[in-house]
Amino acid sequence: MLSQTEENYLKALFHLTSETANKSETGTNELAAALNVKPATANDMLKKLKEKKLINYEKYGKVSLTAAGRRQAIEVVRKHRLWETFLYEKLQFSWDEVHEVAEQLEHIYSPKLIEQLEKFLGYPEFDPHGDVIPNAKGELKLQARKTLSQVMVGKSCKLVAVKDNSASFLQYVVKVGLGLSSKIKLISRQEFDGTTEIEVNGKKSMVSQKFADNIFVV
Amino acid sequence: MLSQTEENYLKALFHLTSETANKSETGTNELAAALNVKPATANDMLKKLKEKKLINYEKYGKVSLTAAGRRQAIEVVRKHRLWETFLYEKLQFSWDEVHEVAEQLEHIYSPKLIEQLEKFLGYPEFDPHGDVIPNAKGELKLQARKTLSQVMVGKSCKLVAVKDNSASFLQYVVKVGLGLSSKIKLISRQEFDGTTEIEVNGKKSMVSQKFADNIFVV
DNA sequence: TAGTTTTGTTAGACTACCCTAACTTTATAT
DNA sequence: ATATAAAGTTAGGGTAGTCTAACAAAACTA
Ligand SMILES: [Mn+2]
Ligand SMILES: [Mn+2]
Ligand SMILES: [Mn+2]
Ligand SMILES: [Mn+2]
Repeated sequence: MLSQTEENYLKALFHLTSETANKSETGTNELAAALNVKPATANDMLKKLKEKKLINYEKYGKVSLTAAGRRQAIEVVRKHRLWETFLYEKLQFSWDEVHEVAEQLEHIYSPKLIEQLEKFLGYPEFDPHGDVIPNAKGELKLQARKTLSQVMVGKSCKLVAVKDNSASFLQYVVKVGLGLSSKIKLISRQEFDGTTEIEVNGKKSMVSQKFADNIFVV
Repeated sequence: MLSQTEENYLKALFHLTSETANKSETGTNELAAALNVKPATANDMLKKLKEKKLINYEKYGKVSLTAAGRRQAIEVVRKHRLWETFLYEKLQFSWDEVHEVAEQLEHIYSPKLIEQLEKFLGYPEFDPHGDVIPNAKGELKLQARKTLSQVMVGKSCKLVAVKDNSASFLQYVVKVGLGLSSKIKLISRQEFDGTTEIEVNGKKSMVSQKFADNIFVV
């Protein structure tokens, strides 16, 4: 069985090399940054994960998950998202509170627990942030979606998910009047820095490029 | 914040020095045995816990929890029993399956989670094994109860809790036809080894002294 | 193409938790 | 009261995961 730490590294690799990130491999420094450790530390773990055949990696080369590594990573993501859904749906947590606790709960080992939890929640498809919950087989349908920053001025779209899961970002999203399924109209965008004016429920707001990069819409 | 390991040591100390155990202090070897580690390992931790003022301990002396240590231990017990109740009541776990998973869940840190979980469960008083769930203040009402081995021949009693929480014991209990609230009649007891004949729902069974020591009744 | 910057690796050290083997202290039993 | 047994401690060592500092390779840039 994998340690919590190993699971966290695999999950980080999954997020850094997924469709969402638009690339299929990453590097030591990026991985280290994602996990808030130093590159030397990440390097040690890369050797270990390679030894366990969970990643593809050669000294000074790029890093990617093997099929086995991806399978393990997806299991962690599945547990994370099911727990977030539980906290949100059953325990009245707000969507900016669920992530932190799910970071702990995702490491609980018990196949029966996850199976029963999923059943208890009614086999949910999405977590509170709009992300797809992988099924028990590790299958994960990818969503056709783009970021708010990719939407053209004048067009309208619907918020389907958020990229960043931090409480500070999510609270900001709420403050702007947004939530899952919000309808957003693009009023204007500055060429210079990508600052965008949007309209939500008749209310206009200015949001940064960075903000728009973290909002997924269809 | 305490590590999982420290929490496990405090919880073990709590169980070894509680009313149920009929003593208020314990020793290095007993503690080590309870945690499946060697005495040398337990000794290291005793020094550490003393340093943190969570236990009363002097070299070669007996060990007991300080008020602060007891408070922490009870919090772990509270979480353990609430999670067991959740698994049993909401996720269709059987009473012999809950303990193992609760051993992991009891270490999740989130005051809001426990508060909401308790509310979600309807502020339960007892866990699936009949043990009292401490309240949020760390208060824990002690139960007037004795073991089946203390009941006199000819008397009847009601099963209110089990001492051992292992799957093997609990499955055995079920096999004998027992569960929480079962009415038990004491038919006979051998002087020699304490083997006892009991009657449950008209069905007679022979149980060992050890078995009877692990059944709490009123 | 030759710096220079970025990225990645290695060596050595630290903490937490665990072990074995040897030792010391305390308790028990003649 | 002494010998033996039981309980407890210490010394030294291992692994996992982290760090800093020094170094090596690759990528970029002028
Ligand atoms: Mn999350
Ligand atoms: Mn999420
Ligand atoms: Mn239990
Ligand atoms: Mn219990």
